[in-house]
Amino acid sequence: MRVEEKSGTRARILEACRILFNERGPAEVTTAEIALAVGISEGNLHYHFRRKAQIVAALFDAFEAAIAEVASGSDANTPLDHDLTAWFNLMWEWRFLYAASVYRLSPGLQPRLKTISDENQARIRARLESLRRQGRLDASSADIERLVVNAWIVASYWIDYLRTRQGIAHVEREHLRWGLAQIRALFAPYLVDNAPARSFEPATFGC
Amino acid sequence: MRVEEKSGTRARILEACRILFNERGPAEVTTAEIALAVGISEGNLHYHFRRKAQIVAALFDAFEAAIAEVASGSDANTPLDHDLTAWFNLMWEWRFLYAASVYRLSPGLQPRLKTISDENQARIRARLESLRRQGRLDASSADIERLVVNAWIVASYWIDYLRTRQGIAHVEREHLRWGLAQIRALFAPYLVDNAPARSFEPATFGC
DNA sequence: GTCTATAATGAGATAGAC
DNA sequence: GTCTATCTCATTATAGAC
Repeated sequence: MRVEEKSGTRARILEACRILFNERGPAEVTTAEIALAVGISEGNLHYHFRRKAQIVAALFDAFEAAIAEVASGSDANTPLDHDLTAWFNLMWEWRFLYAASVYRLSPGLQPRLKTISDENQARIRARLESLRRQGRLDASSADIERLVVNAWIVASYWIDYLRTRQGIAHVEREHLRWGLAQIRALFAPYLVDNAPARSFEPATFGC
Repeated sequence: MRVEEKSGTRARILEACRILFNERGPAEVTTAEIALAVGISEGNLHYHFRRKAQIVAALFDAFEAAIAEVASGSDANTPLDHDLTAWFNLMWEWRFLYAASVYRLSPGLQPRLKTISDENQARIRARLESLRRQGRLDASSADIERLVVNAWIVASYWIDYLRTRQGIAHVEREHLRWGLAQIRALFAPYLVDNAPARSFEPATFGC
């Protein structure tokens, strides 16, 4: 196992970018700013990543890996809310990847985002169909289809909504609670459980 | 009544920009491109609008005026679906104003967008509360609150969703039908009516 | 691997002639 | 009002020394 980089500069660049991009989006962050944040020169930055789009691509790789990990940690027995919380925490860390502007900068990533979206929607759909068969969800397949898509839309865009429509300049981690509540509200009317609070209870935000 | 401009160039610029911006967003459209589309020189474009942000601001004025017009054409007796359709048609014509990037270019417009959002959400909320009092809607005030926000989010972002998550490169006017159906699905479970199709029926998309 | 210095882009903005 | 030509500026990209 060879040590390929002594300094770990590459990793530091990526982590700095993840944070900066989450704050303002890749298009709004200049390479000069990135270099400054990492504490290296622009020339050195260019040595590690020839183009800004390459940084975004590398971050997207990490995003996909993180998704695979969360997905592997959940099955049909995992409580719905535990799942939801895990996904929301993940999304939070990579929220910059949910903005359309990213995919104008790096069009090649768009099919991969679509794949992620397709696979996870399928996962949720299967989960809901299963609940339906258990009699815990009162919804037709058509209802479920619309529901999954609406949940996906709200989950993808609630941060932008808070920023532009509620005037919250800096959406913070605490707002996750708000976002989760919006998602829960989508499912609530279909839940048969007379104790819906049961399936959707104590959300803890780790890390 | 003085004739202030013979040629109507200003109006042509605005209309060309509305269309171009709807396709790709103001940040992606260069001034050179605008001038070309209108069939004038960049210098002349600059004579009419010194900065691109001024074009966006002028378009926002027109947007506000259009909203006021639609709002004035609806009251508590207007069928819900007629209202929804009118709003969707309006949104479609000004859809570029629903992207966050616009408000990075022209931050001054953001409070005005918030006002629009606040006022119209209040309108919808009042409408739903009224339905509830009539016994036609089975939802608590808290439900209504969540519902209105979710509807607003879906209405604001469904186009971007279709583009980036469904891979539909060119979202067309026909997709309005799809968007409307998603919104209806949000309200459906709360409607008491045994004929919910009634309140939400024939949607015609006028030009 | 890292730096300094410089080139190459591309966009918006502007001056001045017609 | 409209054009052509030019300027400024921010940003990305690159070369070459250490």
